[in-house]
Amino acid sequence: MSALDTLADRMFPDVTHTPEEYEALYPARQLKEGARVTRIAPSPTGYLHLGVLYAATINYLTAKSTGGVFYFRLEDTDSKREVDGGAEDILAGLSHYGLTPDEGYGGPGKETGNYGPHRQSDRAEIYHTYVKDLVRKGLAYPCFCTAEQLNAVREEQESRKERTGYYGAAAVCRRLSPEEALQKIEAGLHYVVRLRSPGDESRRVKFDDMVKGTIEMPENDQDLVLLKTDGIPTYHFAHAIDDHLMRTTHVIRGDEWISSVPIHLQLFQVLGFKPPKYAHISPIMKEENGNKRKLSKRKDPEAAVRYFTEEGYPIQSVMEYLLTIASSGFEDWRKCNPAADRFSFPFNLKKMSVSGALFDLDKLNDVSKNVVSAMDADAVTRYILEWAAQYNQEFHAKLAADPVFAQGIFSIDRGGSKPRKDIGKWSDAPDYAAYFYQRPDPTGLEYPESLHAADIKEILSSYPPVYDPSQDRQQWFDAIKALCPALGFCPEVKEYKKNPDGYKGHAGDVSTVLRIAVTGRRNTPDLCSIMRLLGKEEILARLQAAASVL
RNA sequence: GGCCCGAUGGUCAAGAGGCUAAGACACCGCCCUUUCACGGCGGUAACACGGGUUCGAUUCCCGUUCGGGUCACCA
Repeated sequence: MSALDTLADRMFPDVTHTPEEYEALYPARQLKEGARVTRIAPSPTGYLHLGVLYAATINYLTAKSTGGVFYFRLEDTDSKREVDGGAEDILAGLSHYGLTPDEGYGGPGKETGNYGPHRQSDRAEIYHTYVKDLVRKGLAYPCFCTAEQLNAVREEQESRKERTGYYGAAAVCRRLSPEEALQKIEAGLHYVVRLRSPGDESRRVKFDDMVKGTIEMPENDQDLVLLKTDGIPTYHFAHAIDDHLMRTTHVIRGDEWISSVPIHLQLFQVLGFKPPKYAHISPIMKEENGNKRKLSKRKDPEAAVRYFTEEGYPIQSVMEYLLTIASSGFEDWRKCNPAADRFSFPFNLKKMSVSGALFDLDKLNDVSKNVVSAMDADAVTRYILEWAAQYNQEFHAKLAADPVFAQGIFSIDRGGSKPRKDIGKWSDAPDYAAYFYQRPDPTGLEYPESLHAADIKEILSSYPPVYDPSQDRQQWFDAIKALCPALGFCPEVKEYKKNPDGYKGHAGDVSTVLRIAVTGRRNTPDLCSIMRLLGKEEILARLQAAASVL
C-alpha cells in the first residue's frame, strides 16, 4: 500500500464506493440525438430572484425544444447563507411560472429521476469518493493553512504586486509529503482538500461559449479548494461532479461564471470527465446614477419574483417579457403567432444578446397590457379575485360580494378587435373600478372650465327623465343629443366646431358632465355601459347629489 | 491592478464591407372619436473615440475611452 493510499484512507475512512460504481449507477442517458439536458441549480440563499427565473426559462426552453430534460438541483453547500424556506420558495415560484422541472429535488424528502439525489447536502459520500480517488492518485492533497496564514500570503503577494492566490511558492502544503500530511492529520490539524493543479499560467485555454463565442484565457494554476474544512465541496468541485454524474449536456448559467471556466475545464480533465457545453447568459441589469449594474436582491424590489406576484402581473406577462429579453426574435414571432404556446418558440442560444439588458418596467407594462387585453372578462375577473384575495382584501370583499357585478365591470369594452388596455397588472384594478363601489364626492367634482355652473346644473337636472337603462349605446347617446337644443348645446360635434360661438358646447360636453357626475372622472370606459351596470336608482342618486351642490 | 467580455436612438434591439441604418417600448404631433383607452398616420432620436486595411468602413484589425464581470474554505 502506497503512502498516498494510506493518506487517502486516513482522510476518508468511510468511503466504501468507487468512482466506477457511480459511473455505472448513473449511466449516460438514453435520449434522442440532439436532446439537451439542462438544469437550474440555485442556492437557497434567499427567495426566487428574477435572474434565476430568467436562467430557468432559458434552460427550460433549451431542454424542451430539443426533447431533452430539465432538472432542478439544490446547491446548499453554504449553510451560513442559507435562508429558511428559500428552496421551497424557489421551487414553488418556478412551478408557478410554468417551469416545472422534469426531475430533481422537489422539497424535503422529495426526489425524482434516476440521477439523484439532487440536493448537494445529500451527496457528501459521492464527493468524498471522488476526492479520495484524487488524493490516492496524487491529484489532490490536504492543506493545513489557516485563514491567517492565507491572508498573510495574500498581503505579501499584493505588496509585491504579484498575482494573488494559492499557487507556485505560495502553495506550501502542495509540497508536503504524504507522510508529513498524515502526521499533521494525526496531530488533529484541520484541513481542506485542494486540487494539485496541473495548469500553467503561461498556457491558454480556449473554449466555445454558445452565447459569447470563442473565449481564450490563461490556464488555471491555482490549487483551489475542493472540499472545505467541514468536508463539503466548493461550487467548482460540486459542479464538475454533479453535472457529469447527472449527465448535463449544456450548462447554461449567469456570465459571472465565465472567469471560472478554466477551473471547471481543468476539473473535468483531471477527473477524466467529458466537459459539458457552456452558455453564459448576461444578467438583467438595472440603471442607477447613469450606470448599469446587476439587478440587486437588496436594492431592487423587482429583483424578487415575488414583487411581480404582489403587483399582480399575470405569469404570462412576466414570461413573455423575459422571453423578449432573452431573444430578440420573440416579439416578431409572437406577432405572427399570437395564440401559440410561448414555449413552442424556436429558441436559439446563439441568438441571445451578448450584453446585459436593462430591466425596463415600461416595456413589461406594455407587454402585460397586451396580454391582459387578450383575456376575456371571465378570466380577468377570476385573476383579479385571486390576486385581491391575497393582496387586497378590502377590494376582494367588494368584488366577492357580487361576482356578477364585478365581472360586469371588467366586461366593459372588453373583447372585440380593439380592446381597452387600461389594466396591465391586477393592482391597477382597485383604482380602475373605484367609482363602481363608491359615489364620488359631489363637492370635489371638476367640470370643464368652459361650462358655467348654471348650465351644468341644468344638464344634470334635465337628464334623468330621458334616461332609460334599456337603451343601447346608440339610443343612449341619441337621447343626450335630443336634449342638446333645449340646453343651448349643439347635438353634433362637427357642426359645433364650424360654429363654436353659436352654442354653449356640444353633445360631448353634455356627456362629459354626466360622466363626471356619475364617476367623478373625466376619462372612463363607455359611460352607457357604466350606467347600466350601476343601475338607474344609483345613477339618479349620483346625478342629484351632483346637482344639489351647484 | 491582472484576466475576461462588451459598446447601434432614453430603453430593448435587427443589420451588413456600399441600404435613406429595420422594428418594439417610451416621448411628441395629427387623425378617428361623446371622454379616455384602442387603432391609424407621422415625428424627435443612434452606429463611443483615434488610427489603420480598403475604391469604400458603423461593419474587419489595432489602440483609447467607457461600461460590465471576476480574482474566497460564497455560490
